[in-house]
Amino acid sequence: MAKTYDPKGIEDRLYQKWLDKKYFHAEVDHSKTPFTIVIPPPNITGQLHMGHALDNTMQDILIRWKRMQGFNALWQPGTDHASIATEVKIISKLKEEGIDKQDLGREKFLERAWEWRREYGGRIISQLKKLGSSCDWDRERFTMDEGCNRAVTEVFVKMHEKGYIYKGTRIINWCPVCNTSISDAEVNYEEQNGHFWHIKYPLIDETTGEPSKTEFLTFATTRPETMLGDTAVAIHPDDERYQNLIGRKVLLPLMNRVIPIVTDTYVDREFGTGVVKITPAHDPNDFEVGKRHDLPVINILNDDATINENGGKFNGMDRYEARKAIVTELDQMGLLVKIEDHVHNVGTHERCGTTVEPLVKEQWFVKMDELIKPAVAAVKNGEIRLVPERMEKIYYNWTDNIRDWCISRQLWWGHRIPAYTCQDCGELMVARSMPEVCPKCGGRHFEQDPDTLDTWFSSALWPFETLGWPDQTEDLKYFYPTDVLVTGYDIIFFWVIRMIFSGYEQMGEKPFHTVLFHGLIRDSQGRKMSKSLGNGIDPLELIDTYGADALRLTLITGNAPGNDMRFYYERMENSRNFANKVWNASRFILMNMEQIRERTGKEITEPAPGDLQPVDRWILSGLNSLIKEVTENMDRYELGIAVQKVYDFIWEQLCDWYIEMVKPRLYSTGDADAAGQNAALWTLRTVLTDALKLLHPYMPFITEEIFCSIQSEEESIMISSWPVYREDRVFPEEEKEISLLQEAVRGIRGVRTSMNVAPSRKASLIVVSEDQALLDGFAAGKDFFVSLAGASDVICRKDKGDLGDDATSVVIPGATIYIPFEDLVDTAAEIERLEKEEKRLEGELSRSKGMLENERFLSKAPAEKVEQERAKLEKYEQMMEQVRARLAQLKG
RNA sequence: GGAAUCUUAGCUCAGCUGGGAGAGCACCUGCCUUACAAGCAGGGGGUCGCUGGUUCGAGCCCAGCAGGUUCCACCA
Repeated sequence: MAKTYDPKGIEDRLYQKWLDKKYFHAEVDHSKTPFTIVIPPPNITGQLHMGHALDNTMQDILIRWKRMQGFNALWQPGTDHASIATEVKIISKLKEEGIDKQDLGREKFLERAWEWRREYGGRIISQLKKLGSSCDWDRERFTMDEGCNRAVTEVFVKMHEKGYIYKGTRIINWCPVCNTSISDAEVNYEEQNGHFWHIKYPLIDETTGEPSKTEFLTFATTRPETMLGDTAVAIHPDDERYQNLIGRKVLLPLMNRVIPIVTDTYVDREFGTGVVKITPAHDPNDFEVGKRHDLPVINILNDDATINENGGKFNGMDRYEARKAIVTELDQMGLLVKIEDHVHNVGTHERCGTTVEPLVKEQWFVKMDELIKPAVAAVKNGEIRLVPERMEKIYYNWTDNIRDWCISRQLWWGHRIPAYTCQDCGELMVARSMPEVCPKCGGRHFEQDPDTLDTWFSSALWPFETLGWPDQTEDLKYFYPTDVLVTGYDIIFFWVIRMIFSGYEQMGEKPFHTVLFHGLIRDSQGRKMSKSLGNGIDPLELIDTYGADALRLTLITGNAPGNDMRFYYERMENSRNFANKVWNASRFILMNMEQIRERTGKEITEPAPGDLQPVDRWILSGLNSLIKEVTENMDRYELGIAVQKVYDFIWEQLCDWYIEMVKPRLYSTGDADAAGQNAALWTLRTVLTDALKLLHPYMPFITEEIFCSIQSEEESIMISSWPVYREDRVFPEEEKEISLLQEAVRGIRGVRTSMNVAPSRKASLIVVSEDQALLDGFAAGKDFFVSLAGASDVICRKDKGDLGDDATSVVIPGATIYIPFEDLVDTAAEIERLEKEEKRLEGELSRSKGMLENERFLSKAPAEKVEQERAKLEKYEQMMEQVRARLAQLKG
């Protein structure tokens, strides 16, 4: 075994072994309980980033853990066609070749897209494998494979039949660069510095019908170009300032259109001048006002956000050019009152950052009000649990304000909408396939709707479409509903909610019982990792340098569910160091097993209970508690806490204490020690094996590698069983005894350091106590003091005898340990040190006494706590007595 | 405008149902002790943002305040 752990080579070899052995594969098995996770399907355009690494590490931890617990664990993998993301990439690739999307045509474009998918779609999958993900790759799916296509069509048709899907002309968000409508969830609001243009429209003189030269109505706008589409001006019905204007009209300058003044309570009297221009075609609120007042809707924009023929002479201008030109003209006409600086939120497309334009178009929508009800109820009644709980607020915030979901996209890469128009009579039909005959006119020519569906429409079906739906497969019956969904809180609206209502609507049942959220990985300065900042860290590079196990450990430790975390290379180093620590502890055990085997010619066997020494029982007891705690933490999805406990146990209890304490036993060569050595090695192997099992979900590779060397008869840690808590491994006496020895060792080491005793200088220890059992324990633990505390000898006795000023001393509960350092002892320093200890104990005593003398504490605190406190008090009193006795001796 | 969340050691963060403040890194001292210098031993360092309240007892619960982050809505 190498002195330093090197993950290179090992990881790929073991992953291949797992694949070969089909450990990741799950089949329906009614003798076992299923545990299922569906992967959030990564985009085929994607490269593994830190978010994926975290997300998939968490899923792998849960899956490996449940698999070890005996569940039939299925981690269902797959990828997402990522409609718009992929289309954008392909367009830009075509551009490099000098090809325009429209010129290429739909069919050829789709060929290119599938080509892209073949070429790059598998990339992220191979990257997930590098991470150690134990997905059932035999079941890999794609949101645009045959089955998913059928599922999408089926859902569309069924929901259309039920009236949940409808086609309507409504105001939607339009991205002029991607040339498609987008849903509300795809719009990000960015604060931008803009202007507030105060403009006035002339009132129409009631008598002459001509625009007044003296009466104007002033308002402010942030988007002056939209005035081209104004069809009214609105005031609040109760606004006293404008009562005289009710029923009058104004002239829309530049367009020379006479438009009415309407009254609507939507207008905020306090804001601006209390007057709002109404552009129903380009503002969601105005659209509503327009509907209430039956105003015309004038669309002034082309799809590329240039002004269209409804914009008069501004026809053809870009929206921002037009804005400039319009302001200039208004100014020349004397209608521009003033320009103010104004900070406002501008809607941008989350994919490309372009400012979106709200505009009126005919699109397909999903009616949400009914569908959302079971999804809300499920979280309310606990059928679906969100971890951490606070995510529920974010969830309800969305569900309470739900709006219909615009699902049609003017894109080519995606599921084409199964709607067909009869070319003869214009009848629109939604069907599972292209109709043969028009039921209305008998026509035989149809055209399919050119639009595709929002990419999230298919992802919403992911938990059941991947298991075979719409067919009632055995897989579906057995594995659905799935168990836990692991994802980032940033896609609650896009994905989580939509899967939940889709599950209830299509399956009549929840898609999963728990959603485990994680946060974002940020850079060391707390910024989001992004391409534009160039601060992204490539997980593959980290795997290459530090190993997948180290990356996984780093991502999980010290992180609570749903919290963002910062990434530091130092933490990677620490994780790698831990891997190395585990490696070396194992190396130690293996080497010693080998040596003993060579010397005795015997294998390690389970020792008779009497052969186990106190320290063996101590570590077994510690391991036992660890098993219990770690399992409980994992049951609560506290993965960071769980792995931290394993880490501490291995490093501190196992390595720093147990291995060190057991060395003298292993190194002694007398024949009489054989049973003890067997006990030590058996204990080491048992403890290490179980600790490795607890660690395996977090660090699968190194644990497998060591497990197979240490448990040569077993095939893989992956399919070994998760350790369980055992009543017969609880040893409170030994825990107490060993912790007292540890306290003594720590005390002696501390004294030696403060006195600058060279490590090479050994000294005998005289342990003085009236407690015979304690003395026996120390006598038995003599070797520990020899190897751990620089002792040359340990003398245990009840009487202090003539130990004088030429010794230093350490006080532990129940005993005083004298160390004769003759020449080194500085009585004054010794007194000072003891007085410090006295002071510390005084503090403890007063705190403890204060509590125990408080009658309300005694009557109200749980009996257990009172008892604990009494024990502490007793201990401190005992120590105080010893310290004072020693002080008196030194001073007197 | 509404909401969530955070404020704990120099830095980054844990701290589970309230019961003697923790980790990693950094820093100081001493050690190549035959598993590991990616290590071992010892050490310094915190009024747990501020102010009140509840409680026998508050880092933890409640209220208010200050500062940071995020989400949602959006006022034209």
